[in-house]
This record gives sequence, C-alpha cells and structure tokens, in this order.
Amino acid sequence: MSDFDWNLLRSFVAVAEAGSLSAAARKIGTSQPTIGRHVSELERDLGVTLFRRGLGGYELTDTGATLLTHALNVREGVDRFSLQAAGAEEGLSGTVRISASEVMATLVLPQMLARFSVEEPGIEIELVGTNALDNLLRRDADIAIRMVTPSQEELVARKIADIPLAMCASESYLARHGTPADMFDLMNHVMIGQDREDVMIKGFNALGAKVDRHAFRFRTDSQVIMWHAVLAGMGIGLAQLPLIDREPSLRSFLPELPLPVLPMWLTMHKDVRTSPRIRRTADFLYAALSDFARSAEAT
Amino acid sequence: MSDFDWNLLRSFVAVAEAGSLSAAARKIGTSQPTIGRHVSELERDLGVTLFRRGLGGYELTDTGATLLTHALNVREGVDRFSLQAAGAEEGLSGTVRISASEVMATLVLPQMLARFSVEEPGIEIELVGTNALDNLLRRDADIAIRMVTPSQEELVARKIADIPLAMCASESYLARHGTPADMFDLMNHVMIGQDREDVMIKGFNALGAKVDRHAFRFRTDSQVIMWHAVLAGMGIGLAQLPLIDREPSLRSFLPELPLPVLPMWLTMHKDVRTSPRIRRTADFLYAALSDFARSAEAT
DNA sequence: GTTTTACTATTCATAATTGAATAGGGCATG
DNA sequence: CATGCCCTATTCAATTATGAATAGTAAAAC
Repeated sequence: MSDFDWNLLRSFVAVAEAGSLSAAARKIGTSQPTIGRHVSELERDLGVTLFRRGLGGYELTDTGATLLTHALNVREGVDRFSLQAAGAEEGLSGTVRISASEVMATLVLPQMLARFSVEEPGIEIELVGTNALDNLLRRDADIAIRMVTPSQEELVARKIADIPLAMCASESYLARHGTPADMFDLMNHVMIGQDREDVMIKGFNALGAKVDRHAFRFRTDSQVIMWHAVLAGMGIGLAQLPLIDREPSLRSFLPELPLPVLPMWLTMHKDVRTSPRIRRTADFLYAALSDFARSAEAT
Repeated sequence: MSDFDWNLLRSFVAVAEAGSLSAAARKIGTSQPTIGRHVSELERDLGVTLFRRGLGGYELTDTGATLLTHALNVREGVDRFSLQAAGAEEGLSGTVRISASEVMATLVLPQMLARFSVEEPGIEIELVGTNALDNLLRRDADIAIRMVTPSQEELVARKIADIPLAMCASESYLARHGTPADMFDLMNHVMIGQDREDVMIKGFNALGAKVDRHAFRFRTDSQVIMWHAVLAGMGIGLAQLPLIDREPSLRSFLPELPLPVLPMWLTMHKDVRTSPRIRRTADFLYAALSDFARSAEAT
C-alpha cells in the first residue's frame, strides 16, 4: 500500500539530484539532519539501499537509480498539481512570483511594481533577478520577463518589444575624454565590458573591430555593475536605449552602429493564465514594459 | 514551487474518494482531526476551496474535482514507486501480503502457510480473505489467489487448475435422509444455498430445475458458513471437490451433474516478481495449491 | 605538511504534529 | 418526539519531527 510518508520521496529526489545531503537540504530549504533521516527512513521502509554513502556525498545505487525515475514522475505530478492549483486560485489576493533578467529586475521592475502594489494592495510580489532560464513548469516563477525567445512548450508567451541597445557614457566622462567619432575610436577610450562572458567581444569582432578582452579596461560579468560603472563616469558601456534615455546624466552615441536588439518576452504557463491575480499582474507588466520600450522611440 | 507538504495530497485524495473526513481517516489509518487539518492547510496553501463542507461529509467543488485528477496521477506515481521498490527488495525476509477468496483463505491456505512459515521463518505473512477483487497495482496485496480469470494488465498470472465442484452432504445427514438419486430428487432435501446472491439459483435453472430461493431451506451468502453447515450435517451443499474429499465425514454424489468448474489463478504484479521473498512465496503456493487440486483427481 | 573546505552522523532542546476526548449539528429510525 | 448514528470542529496533553551545534573524516588547496 502507498501509505508511507510521501515527503520522503521529495527528499529522495532532492538528494539524488544534489548529490549530497547538505546540498539537498539547501535546495529544499531544510536541514541536513532532516534530509538524512528521511533517506534512512525511506530505505528502512522499503527495505532497499538507495545510496552508497560515499566520500563527500551520497551516490545512487542501481536500484536507487531505477526508483529515481519513478520518484521523478511523482514530482512532475506534484508540479502539475500545484500549477493547476495556482491557475484555479480565486480572487485577486495572494503571491505572484516574477522572474526577470538581472538588469530588468534591478533597474526597471522595482519602480513599476511599486506603482502596482498601490493599485493592488492585496497582491504580494516576489521578484527574483537571474539571467538563468527558469523552469516555469516547476513554478520557479509565475511570470518570467526574458530577453530571449521562449522555447518551452506549454507556455503562453507575449512579445513586448525589441529593445534597442546603444553605446553610452556619462556627460562627465565625455567632457573629460570627448565623444567617440566612430567604432574604431572606441578603442582609445575606457571601455566597460565582460569578464568571463564573451558575447560582447564576439559582437565587436563581428562588426569588424579586432578586439580581445583586454580592449575592455573595466570588466565585470554583472550588467548591473556595468551600468553603475557607466553612471559613475568610469567609461563607455553598452546598455538598453530606454534605460539610457531615462537617465539625464547619460548620453548615447554612434546610433549608426548595427547593434543587435533584445527581444523582450513576457511568458507564463498556460495553466496559470486563468488566475485573476496572475493575469492582472501580467497585464500590468505588459503595459508598463511596453511603455518603457516605447519611451526610447519617442526621443 | 512544489515545496508544500506532499502528504497533504494523500489526504486530499483520501477525502475526495471517501466522501468524509472520518471515512478517509479510517481508510488511511490516521485520525479525523489530522485529515481535516491537512485539507484546510492545503486549501490555505493553494488559495483554493477544494470541498464544500456539507451535511454529513465533504463534497468536491468544481476546482477540487479538476485538481483531483492531478492528485490521482500523483498517487498512481507513488503506487508505481512503491511497487517497484517492493520488487527491488533484497533478501528473503519481510512481509508478503496474500489475498484470496473467503473459502481458500479460511479453509485451505492457513495449513499451507503454517508449513511455509516453518520453511521460511524470515517471511511474515498477511492473509486477507475477501471475494472482492483487489487492486494489485495499488498493492492491496502482493499475491492474489482468485477463482476467476484475471483481467488487469501488467499482471503475471499462472493458472493453477480448474477446481471441480460437487454436491455433498455429511454421512450423518445421508443416513437420515438418504442420498439423492438425481437432480430433481434434490428438491426433497434440505438444500443449503445463497441468500442475496443468485448464481446458484441461476445455475440450477440453467440445468433444467425450476427453483427459486425458497428451494434452499438454509441460506447464507458466506461460503464458509455454508461449508460449516454441511459439515454439521444440516443438509446438502455445493463445494469444491478437493475440499470434500479431504473430509472423511462428507460424501459427494451426483458426479454426472454438469456443474461449472472454478479456474484457480495465482496472480502478482510483474514488478514485484523480481523480489526473492515474494517469488519464493508464490512458488510455494503454486506447488501447494497444485497438489491440493490434484488430490481430487486421485480419488 | 598544514590548513581549509565539504561532507556525514549524533546529540539535545525546541517546535510542530498528532490523536483521544468532547461538544454540537443534522438526519434517519423506532 | 426521543434515541442513535454519522458527521465536523475544537481543545489539550503527549508524542514526534525538526534544526542548531558539534564531533569527526576525507579530500583538496596552499
């Protein structure tokens, strides 16, 4: 009979995926002793050895691996359940979890959401800023704002706009160093670029400028830090045009450069679309972000 | 995220199926307050009303019904998991749960299993006697002995034998009333038959004897009680021939009557076949029951 | 070779969950 | 109309599960 503690399954999956009790505990939001006890209890209940207690972690045995596939099915079922439940929620109050890129989550969304929380005091917002793609099926978030075309099935996606990028710097920097005349002139400036990522380098090379990472005298992988460095007058950076336009102390230049555009998408799972709370939030964000994108065109 | 208590789902399913907190608690082996709290907590967590608290029970709401289908999927996943786990158990010790018809569970299996428990002291036996067909997928039992051809998919079934039926009575009864000469002579005897079931009546009618339930002067729906009534010399009954032959005080007669035979099957789920414990028990039962069936042919 | 790091297992006080008991409400039966 | 039955909600003591702290181990980093 299926009358054992179903939570043990969750712990089992977590340990199997994380590879150690400690890591699993961190991921699941509980403590290492608890997870350890859960696994032991499950093994005792089933009369099966699931893990090889190894050096520096737990490793699945063969039978453990077999059982894991079934346990994963269970988790997927639970995920579907909670997804469906979220979609069935009645009323406008509750929590909405939004995931967005670092830049959007840090520089754009907070002020929008501040306005929103006045309009909808019953809705609580959780905002997570990450450039990692999240799994909406597993409800990492209810709504995701992403700068890439969504690929997952079962998603409802609305394209908000193509956000243009532009080179920019603060007035104070330009006053000191002058405004670059063309792309090659950029190399004579303090360029702010990426550290371990290399999309910017590849982009510049594609445009014909032969550069390596040392062309950038200030390097960071955080686009938010990059932005603040530009704001502080450190040098020249690349940023979303609507953001630049919003900032009186900044100037964009070289508009003729054929820089790529960022497609901005709002996505949510189709099963939560029916929730008035989530739908309301999504509609608000769509409108607000459309305005944000249009503000660049106007200037 | 799927980080709510998975056990709440089990309670939800139980209540939805049982129709009331109390019934669900009984079925699941816990208490009514606990189940009630689980349901409330789930509703609070999800922000959804699952049940209409009605008179004399809990009734699913529409959203509750929708969510139930997903919850049932989860339970099926859990069942598959525990099934697979049972099949993966190592070693010969543990519990084996056997389900059989009332008659077999009462009159035949106990002495076989007494012998078995001497051979395999490490194996604990749970024996449930019921004529209801059980769900091996949900692990109501590990092994089922049934007198009907199995229909469920995913089952491993072995036919043991066709058990012949025969009319019988005790020597003491026959000494008092004489042995019936033919089928129609039966009506002049004290016949032991069924109460609310009517398969015996239909059977006799199919043979050409026009009878209704009042043709039976002693009626019971329990085949075990019927057997004991025959043993006690109350009258004439219908029973499995191997059972009759085993009992020195009983005589069978009218062997020319074209009575149906009972096909006896041993079934188990294919996923538990690999468990040495269960396999050992099944093999023993198959051998012992084959002997039992053959004992009738020998005489 | 020493230090640091990441991990598991155990202990123990605390917090959370549980179930027996109880009160109360409808509904059927006598 | 009273009695019994089956149900739910609530209370409270006791059991159970939890996590902070700790000791110990093995590998990796310095």
